[in-house]
Amino acid sequence: MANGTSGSGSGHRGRLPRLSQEAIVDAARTILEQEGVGHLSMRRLAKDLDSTPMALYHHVRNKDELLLLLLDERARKFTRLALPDDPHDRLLTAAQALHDVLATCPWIVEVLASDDLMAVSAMWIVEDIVDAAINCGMSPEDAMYAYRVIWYYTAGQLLINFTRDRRRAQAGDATYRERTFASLDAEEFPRLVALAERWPELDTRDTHRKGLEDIVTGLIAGNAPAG
Amino acid sequence: MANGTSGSGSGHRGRLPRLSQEAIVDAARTILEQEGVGHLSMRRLAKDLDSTPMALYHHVRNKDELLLLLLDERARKFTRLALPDDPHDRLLTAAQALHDVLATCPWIVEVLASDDLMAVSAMWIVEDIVDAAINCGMSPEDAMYAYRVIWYYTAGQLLINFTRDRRRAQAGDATYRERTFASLDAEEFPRLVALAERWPELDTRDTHRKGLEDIVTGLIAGNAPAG
DNA sequence: ACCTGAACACCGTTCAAGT
DNA sequence: ACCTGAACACCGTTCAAGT
Repeated sequence: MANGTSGSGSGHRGRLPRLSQEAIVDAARTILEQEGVGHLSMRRLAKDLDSTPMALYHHVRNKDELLLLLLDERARKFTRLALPDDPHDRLLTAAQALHDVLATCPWIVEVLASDDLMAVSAMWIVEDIVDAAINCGMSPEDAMYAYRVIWYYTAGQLLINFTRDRRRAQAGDATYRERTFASLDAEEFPRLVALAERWPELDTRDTHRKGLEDIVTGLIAGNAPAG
Repeated sequence: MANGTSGSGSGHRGRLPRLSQEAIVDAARTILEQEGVGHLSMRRLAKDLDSTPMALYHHVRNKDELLLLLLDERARKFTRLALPDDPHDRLLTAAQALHDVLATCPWIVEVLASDDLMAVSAMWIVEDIVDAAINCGMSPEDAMYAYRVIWYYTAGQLLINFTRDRRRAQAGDATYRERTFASLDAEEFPRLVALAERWPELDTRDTHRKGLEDIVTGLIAGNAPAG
């Protein structure tokens, strides 16, 4: 009764809301999955929803908030796993989860670039990593620092590999990297020229875990007193 | 005489070239240094040069090539340093050089995202890192992998810190990270809540070298047989 | 409250001309 | 060869109205 309806019986003053935050996020996810982040724009989204660009701004603050909502939705789908007891393995497994959640969304690069932490629903990953680091014998400050090292490595790996994939998908010609390698002088760059053919075949996604393993080993060696 | 001048004595057929690749790169660098990469556009560049957007395309292939030219110019200014003899220190110093060259240009983020290697004039950095890793006892393949781990860490650190700085410069209000931290539940996230105040004061730029040290230690432990 | 149309202030790039 | 003007196909966001 406090909400003063106007006698029409519909229960609200204005017109029936056609749009909702949920509908906008759904439409955005569809574009992301089918066409990539390059095709996601407020105007395109409005078109898909048979609406106007401005109508969207009644439901999301701006485009950044929309991307954050999408990341949040994704992170909510990952359930928090039980971590192993061994300190080293525990930190490694927690760090791997960070990568695994983000690796499912190539559009993450744009969000990575927009803030240095994650959506609220992914915060358990950060908590797990910091906790696992403390469990290794690190001080809280060193654990925070260990998280940052892991985060930078993961963000860099995602940035570079997703961007490469995107480039490859749209440009058929040789990448700049390939052109660069072809022009190298064997006298000046003996190591790189010797590795030139093998360079591309090393798939970085397979080696991500090995990198994490070595980083975790180094972090524990450098920051946890005993073992 | 082969160049068939047309009697006017000026030595070329068309009008005097007003623009040059060098002049374009110079103007771009000025915008980059004084206003940031967000203000660099082909149209803005044309305006600064009292020209038209299209005139630029006679001197650079596109905007990506322009950014690459800028990175190349920057890398050329760094002279290749003598590296220490100790294998661990050698790899660390070579890896530090990668960071130091890139850290001088905040606009690098856009270039990072556009390819997974560097401008030709920065290739000595990659050569040095791979060579230092082999010098630690790694196989060429493992050295290539070690370079990648170092590169991902460095790229991620630059991406996240430069982006944060940019955000802070333009938006006076609390960042998303600060808002996220403020909303955390102490029961669910004990580690993060305990670290909440100390989180921002840890300057990541100071800790980059320590991170490299630990990563190098881990890489050597995991990939070089003896010591 | 929710939505629209028009506008502001931009982008990178291409095409067809001009000298 | 070098440059221009106009156009194509877009952006995110704001303002002032409409129902």
